[in-house]
Amino acid sequence: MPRDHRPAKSIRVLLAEDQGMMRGALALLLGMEPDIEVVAQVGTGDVIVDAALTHRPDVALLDIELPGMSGLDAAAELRDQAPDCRVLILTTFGRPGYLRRAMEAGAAGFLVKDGPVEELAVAIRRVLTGETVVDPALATAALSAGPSPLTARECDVLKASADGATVADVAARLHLSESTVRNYLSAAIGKTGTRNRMEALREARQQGWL
Amino acid sequence: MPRDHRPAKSIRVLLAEDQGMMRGALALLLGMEPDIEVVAQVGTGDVIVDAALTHRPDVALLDIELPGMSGLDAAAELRDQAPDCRVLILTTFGRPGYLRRAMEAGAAGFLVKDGPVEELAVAIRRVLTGETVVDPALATAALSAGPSPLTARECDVLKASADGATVADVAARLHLSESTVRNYLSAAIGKTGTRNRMEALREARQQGWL
DNA sequence: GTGCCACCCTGACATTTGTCACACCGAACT
DNA sequence: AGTTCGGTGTGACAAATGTCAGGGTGGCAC
Repeated sequence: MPRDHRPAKSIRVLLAEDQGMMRGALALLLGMEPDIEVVAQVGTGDVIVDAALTHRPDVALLDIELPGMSGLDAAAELRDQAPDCRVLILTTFGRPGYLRRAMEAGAAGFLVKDGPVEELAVAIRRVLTGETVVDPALATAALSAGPSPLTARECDVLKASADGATVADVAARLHLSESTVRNYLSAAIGKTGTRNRMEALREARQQGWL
Repeated sequence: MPRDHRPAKSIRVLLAEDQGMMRGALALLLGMEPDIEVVAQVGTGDVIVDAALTHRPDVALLDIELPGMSGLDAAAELRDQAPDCRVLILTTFGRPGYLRRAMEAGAAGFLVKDGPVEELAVAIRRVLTGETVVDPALATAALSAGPSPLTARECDVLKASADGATVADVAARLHLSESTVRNYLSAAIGKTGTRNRMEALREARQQGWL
């Protein structure tokens, strides 16, 4: 283990990302910054809080789509259990609903993976000063899009209908009548302005409403 | 532009990857290897061949899911137009059908993004010696799975049905009768052992048959 | 040639899906 | 109290989806 000299005050970072190569690459790059130290790497969402409690990072860099637990849910838990740890969300797509939910979960920043890598270290330093770092264009998009029009039940039914589950399957899993399931799907289709459950599902995902 | 001394014979690499942060991180890491030089970076599939012809890389590192043109199709074109350039496929999921099609397209290697980053430089050096680098477990899976049972037309209809396109839409786009479209979908459903178009789509994608 | 087989294409029918009108319940306001 | 309103749940009907039986064509073995 290389123990070369490092600055007295280095920023402790927790990295949560499921794709191994991405995780490794980011850890290496961040580790090269003189003032940043990656103290923990995890590949699933359900160990984020544990890792944060044991390694006490200053910043948690969280992907959203993770096995086990969503990065957004993990952010909300971190706010309660490790309030000193600032959360920086790093996600593949800048869905308006994702940004909205990230802010509601107490995130200090929101980055998309499309941007240049240099943004990353800059953003980490800025959230530590108390700044909130968000792409301005994305912020306005999230505001103008408004909150999700879908009710909780409609979300449940949509999520359960993913991957081709039939109405009977969904009804059984959620303990509802088939008519009810069809009705919720119809409502979701109407609210998304689409023509069938598949389009509704795509649109809801696109907006980050699930 | 830093022009520090570099070894006389450095490996010239073309990097095709749509996610900006991943692309930048990989380029930086590869650039640190003493014998590797990233001579071109692209974010869409349709410029891969052009970039290869102008920059003459020794190895092309291609993602599969790319806007514009699939990395697999680009690999096939590279075999014709730049036969000296060895192709190394780098993809998110190790779908058996992807591996099969990569080999049929003349790829020299197949890596999944889950693995450690260190694999990458090693793989690049190995494909240059003429070796074919593939994860053995994945190779046996691809062999045991057999080739795709779907006919060309069935693939077309499945792909056109993605994202909730209705039968009428597909029929119009492919200049077919609605009955025909339904029949192809039914065949695909039967061959995939699923119950509706959505499950068939998911399964076919999972296997890399599209 | 003849048969065989795979693929492409189509129409008629049963099943599933989407729409609509309506009943129930709790919260908020008058 | 009554009233309104949004979310929830349900059954009857129309429209889309999935299944089946079958016709047409071209390649290939015999």
